[in-house]
Amino acid sequence: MASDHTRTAILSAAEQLYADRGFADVTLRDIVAAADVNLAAVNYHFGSKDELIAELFVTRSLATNRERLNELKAAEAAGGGRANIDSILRALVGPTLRGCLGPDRERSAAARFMIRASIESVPPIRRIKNREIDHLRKFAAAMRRSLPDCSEVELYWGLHFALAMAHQTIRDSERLTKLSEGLCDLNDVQGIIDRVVTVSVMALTGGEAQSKSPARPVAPYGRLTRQDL
Amino acid sequence: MASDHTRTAILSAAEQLYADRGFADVTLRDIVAAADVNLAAVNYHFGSKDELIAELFVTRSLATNRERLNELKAAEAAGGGRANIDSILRALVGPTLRGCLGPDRERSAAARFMIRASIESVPPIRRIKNREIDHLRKFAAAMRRSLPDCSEVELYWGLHFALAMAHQTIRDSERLTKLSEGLCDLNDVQGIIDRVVTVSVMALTGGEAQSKSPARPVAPYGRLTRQDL
DNA sequence: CATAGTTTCATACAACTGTTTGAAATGCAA
DNA sequence: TTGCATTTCAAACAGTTGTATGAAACTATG
Repeated sequence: MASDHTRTAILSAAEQLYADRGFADVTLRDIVAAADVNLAAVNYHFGSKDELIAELFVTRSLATNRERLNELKAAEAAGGGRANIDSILRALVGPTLRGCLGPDRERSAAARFMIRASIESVPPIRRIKNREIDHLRKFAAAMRRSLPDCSEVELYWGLHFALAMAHQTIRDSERLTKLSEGLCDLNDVQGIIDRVVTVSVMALTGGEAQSKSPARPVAPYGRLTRQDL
Repeated sequence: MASDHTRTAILSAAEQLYADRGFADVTLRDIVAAADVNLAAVNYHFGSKDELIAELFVTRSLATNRERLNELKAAEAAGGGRANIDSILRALVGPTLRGCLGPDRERSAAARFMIRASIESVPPIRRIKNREIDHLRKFAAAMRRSLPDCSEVELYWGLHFALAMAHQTIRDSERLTKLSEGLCDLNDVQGIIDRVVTVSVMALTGGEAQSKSPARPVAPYGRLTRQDL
């Protein structure tokens, strides 16, 4: 095996290109040109283009999920087994947002690739993606423990909206910048995370609990959310 | 010109296919097969594949914007020139949500096509899409009139989050259904609109004003939103 | 009917796609 | 060094893509 220089060069070139231009208009020839390797190397090392994409996705997917779960566990440990809803949501959206936005965008290809993958539904990824449901279920369970009086339906909608705001902010950051003429600062990642989490918490608790700062947890339970809607 | 049966057959077949399968893996041959016309008809009637896509997008874009603006104007007229924030947001997200979700999903290809177009950034569409900014600015202006004490930044973030929740709900309705095991009812379009609007209003007003029903407007102004975040 | 203009059609084209091939180069153990 | 396995390479492959062509079919006007 020697050094898998070629392998890793292909992987990182592919990730970069897919992240920047999407799956549709990136060819194997683009990838090998960027990686400065021979065209046949892709099939030699990965078997096929689809397997290359799958490997890329699986690797990053596991890493993101691990990062999220680490934050979740840390939060639950700090809360004596029951994390507050604020920190749960922060663990959910933080890793991806930090990876994609902010001034240190150079190493963000990984996160941007994952966003692409979550949008453009290319066959090799579609087959793998069902596992994400199980991953999200862990967060749903943590949220349930954190907000025992919150109805199941509200819980899932809150989770859904949190991800929606986080992902769309990454995906369409350009539009928001243009629309607000630069007013909305997309380099302030922490501010964005705070914003997404705050709104999500309001969605979950019906606006009664407001978490203004990450340091100030909302009351972990007792918030009735049967707000009729 | 006779009857542009062929033209319209191509347009609607293309829209349907693009909406269902995305731009990446739909070929002209797929389209003409679905439309039951000759392959050369596309280039004869539209000039090129890109021009076909562009025409599709422009047509639908204008229609959606018109629908939104009609609702907005109706709301402003009803409010004596200043609509409440609730109905503004409803005009913004309602048309697309109603078009994409719900039980009458058969004629939803138009709206689903627009969602695709807003995600998969294919060249002919990218060139046109800048106009949408101007369209959204009208909603930003209406929101500003409705919430004069709301800071500009909060306003844009609120607008952004509203669109984020609406679009992601359409885009990833399948995941939400699976995750919630059917608990979240995606056929209840009105309920979804209420939900998105309510959360957006909370995001804009800091959770003080809660709009539970479309009939009950929130106070049009006087809500300070400098909530530090 | 005849004719001019429009529209359809089968077919071909050139460009590009992912993949394969077999030989050349390389690395490493004996 | 020799010998063997791994890795790289240029070239070619078969399939698909969007587009172009020129003849045929159609439509409507005179």
